[in-house]
Amino acid sequence: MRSRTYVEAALRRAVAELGWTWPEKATVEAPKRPEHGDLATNVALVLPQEAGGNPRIRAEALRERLVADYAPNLAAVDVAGPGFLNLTLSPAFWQGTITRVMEDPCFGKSSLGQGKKAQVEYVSANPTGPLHIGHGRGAAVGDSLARILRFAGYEVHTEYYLNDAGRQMRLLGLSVWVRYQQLCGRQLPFPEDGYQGDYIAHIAARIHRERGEELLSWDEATAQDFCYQEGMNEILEGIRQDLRHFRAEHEVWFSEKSLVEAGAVAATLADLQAKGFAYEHEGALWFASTRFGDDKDRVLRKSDGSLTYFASDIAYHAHKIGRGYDLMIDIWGADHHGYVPRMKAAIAALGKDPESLQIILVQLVNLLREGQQVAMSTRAGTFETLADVCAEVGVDAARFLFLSRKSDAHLDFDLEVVKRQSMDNPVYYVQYAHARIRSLQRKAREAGIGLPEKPVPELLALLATPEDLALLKALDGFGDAVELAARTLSPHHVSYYLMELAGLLHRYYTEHPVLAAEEPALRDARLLLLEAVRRVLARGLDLLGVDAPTRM
RNA sequence: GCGCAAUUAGCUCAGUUGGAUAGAGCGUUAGCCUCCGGAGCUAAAGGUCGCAGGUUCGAUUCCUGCAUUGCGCACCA
Repeated sequence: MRSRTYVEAALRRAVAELGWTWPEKATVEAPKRPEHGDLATNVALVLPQEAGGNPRIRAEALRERLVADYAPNLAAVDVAGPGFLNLTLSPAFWQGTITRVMEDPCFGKSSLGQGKKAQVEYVSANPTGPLHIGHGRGAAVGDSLARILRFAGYEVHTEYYLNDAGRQMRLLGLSVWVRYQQLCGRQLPFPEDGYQGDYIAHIAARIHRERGEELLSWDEATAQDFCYQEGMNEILEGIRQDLRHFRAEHEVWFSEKSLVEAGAVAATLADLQAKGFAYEHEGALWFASTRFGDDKDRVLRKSDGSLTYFASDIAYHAHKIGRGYDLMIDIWGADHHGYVPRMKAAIAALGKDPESLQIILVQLVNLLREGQQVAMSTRAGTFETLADVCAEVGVDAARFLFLSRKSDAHLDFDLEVVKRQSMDNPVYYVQYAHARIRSLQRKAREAGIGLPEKPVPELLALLATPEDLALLKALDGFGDAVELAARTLSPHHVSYYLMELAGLLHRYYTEHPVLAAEEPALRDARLLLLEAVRRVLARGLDLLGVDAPTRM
């Protein structure tokens, strides 16, 4: 059991024994200052007045209980300030962390999401062109979040919502079709709002290569539809490849078109109308989102009879609800934040708690090179696509950078800095810690030194320097870090945790020789400690989708 | 004009949802290579947490107002 859980259980028991009830506002947390002990609680401060006495007197009563009941694991219990209780755990408790890491293959896993189903929908970019760097950030956040939630006990599914119906898609078909005709020698103006990218021309050229001028003899609609299909398939294949390479693979690719063709959109609109949440006005069908806190009502079906994207988005989310998710997470570009209230309104109108939909807004990525902004034109060839950026800086560095900031904060992505292998770029710092341990273990093996069979207490008791205890406490905190990341849907907490653990490891490494330790027993104890650190580093990096290298 | 977010060290950013004397990295300065990987380590300097009020035992954190910046405000996607 990790320290926080252990101490909270002890406190709860003491509170109950004194005839009080545990207040919701009570917290148990690691204080900032080490002289305030390993864990501190405000429970005596937040107990209701009826408990009697003042906070300091209540704290004193709790202290006596704790000292009586938990003597061997508690080294000290102090009442401080207005009534804080500061608890210090004994070295033996911390040393036990190694046993917990070594014997539990899922060390740090939490039961936060036990029995709950969650879905993470991310990227979901329209297949009208290759993924760019901003999509990469969404991909890193979505994929890592899925890993973290899974580790926090949720049953998680990942999904890509494919907008393969509607205007953008027709425009893609048209763009390819016009390029194709130009290749055939027809003088045609390029549509004003068409897609300009080189990849459109490539697709047209491939069709021209494979089919010659055959399409010219087809009727316009068939040819354009063919161009659309070919174009989308090729672009989609590229997107799939980019995501696979980026280690962000979706389990389900959900087609908007399939939703429309199955009549799900019409059914959802009818449902909303039946509930009185949708109404006709000036020839259009409106959703009464103002009834759920939105600024204004929103159009579902335009007066020309066509559906808005919002209509199919609602139907899509109705479909998600139907699949029984307790938690639905959508990852959107921050420029869509104005869309959040209406989507939440839709969830409420569908009869589901709007809190079950969590929308993570991922801010824009500012791509730089040596501090200079890289032009984000739609032209290929500049370093703007996700694939190009990964080719230049590597997947690990890109992912770690994306995951070391809050999602909802602008991010400067300086290609030169991300390539630099220094503390500017902490991915190497963390990976180096892992590689260092591996290297040490290789050396040990070469010298015929193996890891001890079992982490027995007599061995672990040798780990008693401040550096030992700092590492042990950090290992103990892994579960808290993961739980925090899961609860706040913020993978960056895992990154920060790993940087801290790596820092402690590097310090330990320079401070305490392992293979050259004074005694074999001490050497063995340190080997155990480092292996425990290595496992946690590897697990943490895995939650970010970053490699834990054996050598660098 | 309305809405959403951001504002913390010279720079880039954390800050566990209200806790005690504010945290990292970079940069700067001063140190550490007979030693398991120096892609590393130690130490110092650096702060009115944008400003002003409020809520309470206690505020960087919550509320209100203001300022600056970014982004949204379609029968577009």
